[in-house]
Amino acid sequence: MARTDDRFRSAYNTLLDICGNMEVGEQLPAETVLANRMEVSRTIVRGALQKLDSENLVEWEGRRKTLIRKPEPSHRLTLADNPPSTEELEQQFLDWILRFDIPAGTSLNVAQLSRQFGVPAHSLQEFLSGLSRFGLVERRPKGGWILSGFTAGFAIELSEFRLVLEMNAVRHLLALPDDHEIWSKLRDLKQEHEELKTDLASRYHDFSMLDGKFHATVNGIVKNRFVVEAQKLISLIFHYHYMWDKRDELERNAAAIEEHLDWINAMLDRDVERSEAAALKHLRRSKETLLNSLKGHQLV
Amino acid sequence: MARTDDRFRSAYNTLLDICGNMEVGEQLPAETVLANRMEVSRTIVRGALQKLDSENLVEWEGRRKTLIRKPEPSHRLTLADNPPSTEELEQQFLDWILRFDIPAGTSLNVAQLSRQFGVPAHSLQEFLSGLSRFGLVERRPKGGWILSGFTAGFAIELSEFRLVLEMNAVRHLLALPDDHEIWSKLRDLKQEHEELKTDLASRYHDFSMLDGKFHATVNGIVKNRFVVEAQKLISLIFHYHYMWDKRDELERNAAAIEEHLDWINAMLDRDVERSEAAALKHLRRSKETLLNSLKGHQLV
DNA sequence: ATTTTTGAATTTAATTATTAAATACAATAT
DNA sequence: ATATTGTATTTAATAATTAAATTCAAAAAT
Repeated sequence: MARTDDRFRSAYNTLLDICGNMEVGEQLPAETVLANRMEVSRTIVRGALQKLDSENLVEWEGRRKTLIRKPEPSHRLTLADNPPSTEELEQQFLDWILRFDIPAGTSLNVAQLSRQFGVPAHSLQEFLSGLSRFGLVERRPKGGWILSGFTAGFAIELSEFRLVLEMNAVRHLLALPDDHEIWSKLRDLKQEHEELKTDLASRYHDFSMLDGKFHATVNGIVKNRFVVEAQKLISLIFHYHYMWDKRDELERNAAAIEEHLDWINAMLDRDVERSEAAALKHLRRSKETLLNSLKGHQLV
Repeated sequence: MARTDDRFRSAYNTLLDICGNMEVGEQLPAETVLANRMEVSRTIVRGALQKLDSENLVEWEGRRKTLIRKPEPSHRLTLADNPPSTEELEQQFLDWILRFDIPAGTSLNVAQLSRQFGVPAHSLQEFLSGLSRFGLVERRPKGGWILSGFTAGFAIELSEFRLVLEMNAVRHLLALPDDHEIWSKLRDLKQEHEELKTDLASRYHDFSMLDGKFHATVNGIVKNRFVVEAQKLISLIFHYHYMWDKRDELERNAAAIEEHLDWINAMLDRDVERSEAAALKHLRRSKETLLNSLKGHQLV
């Protein structure tokens, strides 16, 4: 089979449901009506009707589609569970790179990875092609792909890019009016940081999540598809890095919480200079942490 | 044929060249040596040797590969001209969108476009997948692609992203030491702008090129793969826009030259505040121009 | 007569199958 | 002992195939 008939199978099942809600002897609506309701092409509707006819559930002739008997559970077709989405693939891929310390320069085997991740090879192909825009992977002249990213250079440039975008977000944020929802959000975040700080010893693992939430809130101010897209990659990599680098986690997180609090307080005070300085300090240290982690993992 | 044998054909031709530089009766080097020299696998080398043998140019038996006679031009294999690169595809695609005023929401036909652009369908697929990262195209749930970009929203967000990146470049530029090559480059650019200004009436078409050069010079200061990648898209779109929007071209370019000159002079004076103001002014007007052009083309 | 619906054909796109090319490994010659 | 070749296996690019969408004309219903 060249292409899966998942679409047909799920449409057939919904059609069974529609029949289930009708009385025997009733007429099914027109093909176009069914197609619209099921969000599927008429080709599929006709295919499903044909099957209903041959299963003696419906008598189909021209525009007469009479329900002969009610469908039973046994009539349903089984569906193959759909392959993971691009986001899931992205996560799996980064997870794999970090979990096994895949070094830069490793050549990627599309066939093997597609088996490993449970996706069709061409999906992975497209995914890699997308990543190549960010320089994380590269196409080799002879064909195939190599993992070129996750070097120190990559981390430095990613961090600097992050710095540019986030400083811009800070400037935008401080220009917002007093009645904007951001201020209450920031106050909530301040509270959460302080709570985590008091029992950090037992809950220090929770910082990764809070860190993500804080940066997302600040960056969320900038409504720009390019910025949003870039931040997706940035947060993905920084988040995964947090997940995998367990050295000095308590100390690192304690320091980061202080930096966040300084930054939040400065913003709540509407102090531009102090906010920028605090942001700069945190982002620069964050970069150093990422770099050190890469060194520790021999990914340099 | 599943896969083209372009690689084999070009390798065979290079092998003919190698034979041409040898004397009749001489021995060809080992397969591995040839493979390395031709940057190709041994499989191809062996295939080519087999063909040379069956053409009675070389007598091949085991590790004896004796040149029997010199190859002639007629022995060469014809090469299919290789498909356009990703960059060329990118240009063609944008060209097509702007030339025919393709409106946002148009569904893109991969099969037809791949014929039109002379690339394999899966190359185009990958290309679109890459563009989808920038939100210029989107994948439809039913399959296929739609052109979602080139709306006013896209132009606004692209311009604002450009502003963030370019202002950052300006700040970096002004921090460079006096002996950096950027200063002489800027002086050259100033000269070029002034020359173009004096006979603008006859040469105003040349501004598009100079504009590209100027922005590339400023942005070139930031050595960051993410910034570089983003700027590729930005300059592509702004450049194409210049090419296609011919309304008030002379006036627009005259104004832009003045803005550039103010900006260049401020930078040459190492005046941070004046440089940022000049940059901001130019970039904001540039955004308005792009927006107006889109309105004129009914792409909103 | 006009609109709606269907039948059939065409076009498009997702996936498999096939082939070219690369790689790995054992066998042989130097 | 080393270099080179012969053969088998693996991988990736492309063609072929099939599911599904779309189009258009004919038929039925209003």
